[in-house]
Amino acid sequence: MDNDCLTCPVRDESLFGALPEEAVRRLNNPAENLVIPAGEVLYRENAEASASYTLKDGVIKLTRTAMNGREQILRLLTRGDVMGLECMLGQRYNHTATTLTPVQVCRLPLTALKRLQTDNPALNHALLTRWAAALQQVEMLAVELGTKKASERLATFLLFWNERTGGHDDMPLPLSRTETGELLGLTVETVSRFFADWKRRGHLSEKAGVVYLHDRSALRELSGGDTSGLLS
Amino acid sequence: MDNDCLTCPVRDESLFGALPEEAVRRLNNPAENLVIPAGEVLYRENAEASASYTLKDGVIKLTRTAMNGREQILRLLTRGDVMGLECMLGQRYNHTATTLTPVQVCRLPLTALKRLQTDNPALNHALLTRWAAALQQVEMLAVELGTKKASERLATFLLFWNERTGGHDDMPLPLSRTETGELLGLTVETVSRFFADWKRRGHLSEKAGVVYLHDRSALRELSGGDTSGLLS
DNA sequence: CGAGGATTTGATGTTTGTCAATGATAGTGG
DNA sequence: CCACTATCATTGACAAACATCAAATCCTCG
Repeated sequence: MDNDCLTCPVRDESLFGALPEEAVRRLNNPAENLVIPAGEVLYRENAEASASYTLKDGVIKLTRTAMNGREQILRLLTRGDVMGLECMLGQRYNHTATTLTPVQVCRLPLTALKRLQTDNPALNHALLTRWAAALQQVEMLAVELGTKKASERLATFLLFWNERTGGHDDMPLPLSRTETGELLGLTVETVSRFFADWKRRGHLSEKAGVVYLHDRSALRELSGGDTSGLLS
Repeated sequence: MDNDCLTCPVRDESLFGALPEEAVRRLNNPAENLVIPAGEVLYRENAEASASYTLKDGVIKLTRTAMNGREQILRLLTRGDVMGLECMLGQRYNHTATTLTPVQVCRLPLTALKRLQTDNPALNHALLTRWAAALQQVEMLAVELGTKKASERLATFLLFWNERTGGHDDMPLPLSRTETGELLGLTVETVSRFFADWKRRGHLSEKAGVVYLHDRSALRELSGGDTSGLLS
């Protein structure tokens, strides 16, 4: 298994991007490379947190289960994202991490992470940045959930995900209708109805898990008027 | 103005709680003590972030405005909480901070904070902890917003706020109906209706901004189950 | 090809938002 | 101290949005 941190394709985007080459060399490749099929649980909410993970390829959802049994997707992770950092605080995992596609991840044990941190204070800033980014994302989700209606949330999400995946007209959407609902606080049926409606209107089409955006401006309208670029 | 960090009543709960006395002494009291009436804006979303603040007394709301103009309260801060830490990352303020009661806050300029951080690596862990706690809180909010209905959210919030303010039968609730709605993703009317209903049923009563919980178990039922872990 | 799961669609009910009016409360100035 | 005013809270009638329940259809994969 190739787990050479120096040649890692996501090194720049990863936590180690902040470290000098020499420091990375001294890591002695503590990370373990994992390849995992879609639909697997990487770790589970409330389980003992003994490692963090860096996503090298694929998509992962972080979810939490409410007391009424309903699930909420809190974040979607893509290449370069880090998860499970809460292990550093001696916490249990705060979410369940589930693969939505086949995935390649690096498992970095807590012990290695701690050693790295003490040896290399520069890492602290990178960690803060990660935490801040996660907070930022969840805050955006909360604003969506608290202030917008179904169609606006869905349209916003499609545009968001489109940007996130490179901004091409066609984008892979590895979420089922149910999961999209679990992210946006909606039922399967509601999600399905808007998809169907927008397909009929020609705003988008879909084939084998790939969504084609034909009319971004229509979606931008539906998303609740982010006219910022045009007006101000 | 008394701004002696050593004798600060919230020192243990503050960022400096982690620092040894000697280090606090060397701080040379860089913080500025402020007393502010209710309804004032401490800092505004997107403004240049030049300082963080520690709340010594009172209640503050952190809000963000959606593109459609609606406001979302993202966090409620009480004694010991820190806000504006995003200044450390060179970001603009991520929220608008508004006082809900008269408050006492300590303003810690970014320059002092940075110096403190380099001089005292122990602070880094405290910072991470703060960020993690904020993330935890917003995630709980997102789960509430995404998975529960109006009455459940409101009941959960009342129990949460009760614990947060000491768990006594009577608690000050410095939020208007509108603001409660802005926190829970509801309209004024919906909030008001449930309050009225629960008063009629004898679950609670209210007088001059103080809520008396008469039947916690009824609220716990209404909240849709568990309330543990709401405090972080 | 067939089975099982996911998606779509329709019919219906509940929840919540919207609009409008009224009642309560607190601060202000005479 | 008392009206006066502005703001907040309550209530009702109604409409819109969304959930729920129940089929039917589509897809995927063995």
